[in-house]
Amino acid sequence: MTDPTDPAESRPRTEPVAGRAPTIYDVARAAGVAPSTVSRAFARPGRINADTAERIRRVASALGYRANPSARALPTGRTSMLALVVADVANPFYSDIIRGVQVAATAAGYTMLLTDAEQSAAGEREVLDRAVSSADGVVLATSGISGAALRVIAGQRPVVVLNRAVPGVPCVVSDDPRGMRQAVAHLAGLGHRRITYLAGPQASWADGVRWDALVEAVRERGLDACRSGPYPPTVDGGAAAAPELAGRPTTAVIAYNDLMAIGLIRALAARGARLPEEVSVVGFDGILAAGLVTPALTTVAAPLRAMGRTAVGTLLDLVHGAPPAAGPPVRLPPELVVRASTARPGRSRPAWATASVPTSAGTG
Amino acid sequence: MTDPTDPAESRPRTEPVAGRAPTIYDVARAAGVAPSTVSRAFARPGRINADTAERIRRVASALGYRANPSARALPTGRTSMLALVVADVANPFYSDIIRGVQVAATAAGYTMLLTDAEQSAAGEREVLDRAVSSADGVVLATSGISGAALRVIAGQRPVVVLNRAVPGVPCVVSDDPRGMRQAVAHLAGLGHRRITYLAGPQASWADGVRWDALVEAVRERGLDACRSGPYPPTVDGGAAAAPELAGRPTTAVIAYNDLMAIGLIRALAARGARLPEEVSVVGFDGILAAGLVTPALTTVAAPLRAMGRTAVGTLLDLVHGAPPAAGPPVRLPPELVVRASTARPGRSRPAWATASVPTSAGTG
DNA sequence: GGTGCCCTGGCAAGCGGTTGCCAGACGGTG
DNA sequence: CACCGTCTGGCAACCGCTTGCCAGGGCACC
Repeated sequence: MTDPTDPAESRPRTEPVAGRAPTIYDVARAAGVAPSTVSRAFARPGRINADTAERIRRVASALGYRANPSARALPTGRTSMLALVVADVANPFYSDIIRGVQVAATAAGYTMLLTDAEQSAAGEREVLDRAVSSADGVVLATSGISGAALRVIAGQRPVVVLNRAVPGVPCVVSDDPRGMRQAVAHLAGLGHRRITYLAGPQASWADGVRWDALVEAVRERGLDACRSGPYPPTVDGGAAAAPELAGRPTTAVIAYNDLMAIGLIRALAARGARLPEEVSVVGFDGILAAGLVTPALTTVAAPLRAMGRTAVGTLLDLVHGAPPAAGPPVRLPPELVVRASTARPGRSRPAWATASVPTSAGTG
Repeated sequence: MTDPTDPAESRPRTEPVAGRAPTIYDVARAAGVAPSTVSRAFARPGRINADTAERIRRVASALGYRANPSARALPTGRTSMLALVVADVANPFYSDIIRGVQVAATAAGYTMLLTDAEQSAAGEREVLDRAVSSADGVVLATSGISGAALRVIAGQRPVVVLNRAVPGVPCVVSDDPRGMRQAVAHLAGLGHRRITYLAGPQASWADGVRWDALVEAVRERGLDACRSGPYPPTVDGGAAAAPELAGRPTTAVIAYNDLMAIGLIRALAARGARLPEEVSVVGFDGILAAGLVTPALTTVAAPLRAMGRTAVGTLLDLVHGAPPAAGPPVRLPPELVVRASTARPGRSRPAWATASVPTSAGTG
């Protein structure tokens, strides 16, 4: 095939694998010990004489031996795999969570299994089950999953829920009330008196938390809050809110998430609004794109990687037999990232609010 | 705990699991058949009498039986898992690839294992090995992986390489030359005569392909091409190119990827350039953020999901014993998405090119 | 010198499925 | 009625690794 003298092609294995992958039996035979000794040489460091272990290890690597994960999982019941279930793999919100989970899992010697929960309505249950049943534990980062499905999963494996508080299940969430207070403080400091919340899906746990937190934060400072929506938690959803917002006496909008905030910004700009002079917009989550749009979005950045990391840590404690510890959710502090989408409010009723777009009388 | 009369809480299982998860032995006993019959009832549809199979299935579901994946994998050697190895999970470029692979894998009854290849320089080999050895096949979507590592992996599992052409290994790539021709045609149509390529990492296979394709496409039309870089394939990398580009007589830039294009756009705008009147910018890849920046980025969108899907299809053929078919890579057509970042070139030397920024005489 | 403990390594019984082979039942043929 | 093929279901031998238990050797201590 290739030039046999090519140094890059020289076999790294002294003993070419004959047929199938070598097993502990092959190693045992080659090293002149029993298979159980080989097994222990890898699994129980101190259990075997150091010299013997070293010899075995050498022989094993010469043979190119790799433990068969399935065979190891069978007697022990541990697969060294963690399942991460997200609502939508392609949603940028999950990118950093995936990253955090991945890094933490790897560091702990686990492999990550990734599953989309809502991609296929039909086989979802089935898919989930398969992923879950081959993992030692599950990190659930999906708002849409039903309580029933969650209970089923929690019944078979250690589970940590990310980004939602579920009673009786360990949870890791961003401290949204805190983030909201920061956002409101920021807007108040700029001089805004009335803040509109651009609501996401009502089914979302975080949506309720954020709205409540806004109401509370606004009350503390004697400001006003009002709510618009719900809209889909997407760019288009945010854009769809522009006409309705135009009819409202508000100078500042806090959106359910960055995607909506971005959609809103773009739609307002398209209507001729000057941003951020006429409207300040704040997002939630801190996705990559938030820093790239114009004006760059001020956002309450959730500590996504830390959340992933923490979730894995908690999960591994559970896997290793820690008590379920059904306390309150672990709250990680978000960080308000101030960018260009927020500024002092303009004096007068902005032009865009009454622009030529034929807006129907605001619904909702 | 909860109200026992709550219908949602009624036990779905007639036989509560006693201790551990039920096995085929439990099902066999309950159904009055042999374990092998239970196994066949699930694995060999026609092999068992239809009535018997139905009864077994009923009993199994009543018991809440789920096959143990490890136990199944041990004798068959098939884990029903596919590994996807990417360079950086959080890079938006991979989002849609992950999505495509995930969907295709799920549809085929496989579970997806996700691994970051370059996150940890140290244990990388180890991590990779573990992921790979518990999957039936591997989709490699990482430009940085060494040829040696690739060969090692290819030696143990069916492998499909995504987004790079490697001789002797089945590959799925975007048809960059075609995309480049479209981009050049678009720019030429707008009246641009000289196109600058903003180069990404030299180690990247795609970078070479894109540059060569640009040279070729430009030659066909009698235009000029020049090259700037290399720069890191990131937003900052693209931004870093702005000063150098300012010194060049070019009205159009095609960047190695969208992130760089976005960085460039932002940096140029920050220097006071009016876009797209003064410079047209085209990206590659078609990531989400490309459509969100201002001006929205014209880009050669790779068919990322289709690539993921195709890679999985090819891989599964291999897994199911198809011949390696070491032909040329499968090329999937990208699509030029025309947005606002490209326009007719301005008449005169743009102001920003000689702006107040103290540019050193262009290097490279 | 005897006793008991520790260290080391081997034996063998699983873990939960899969599957080749066999045997009994049954029905159709000659 | 004997014979044979097909259909069903059971038996048992794996797949590769883990681990409880045991045994022999070496050593220390009494």
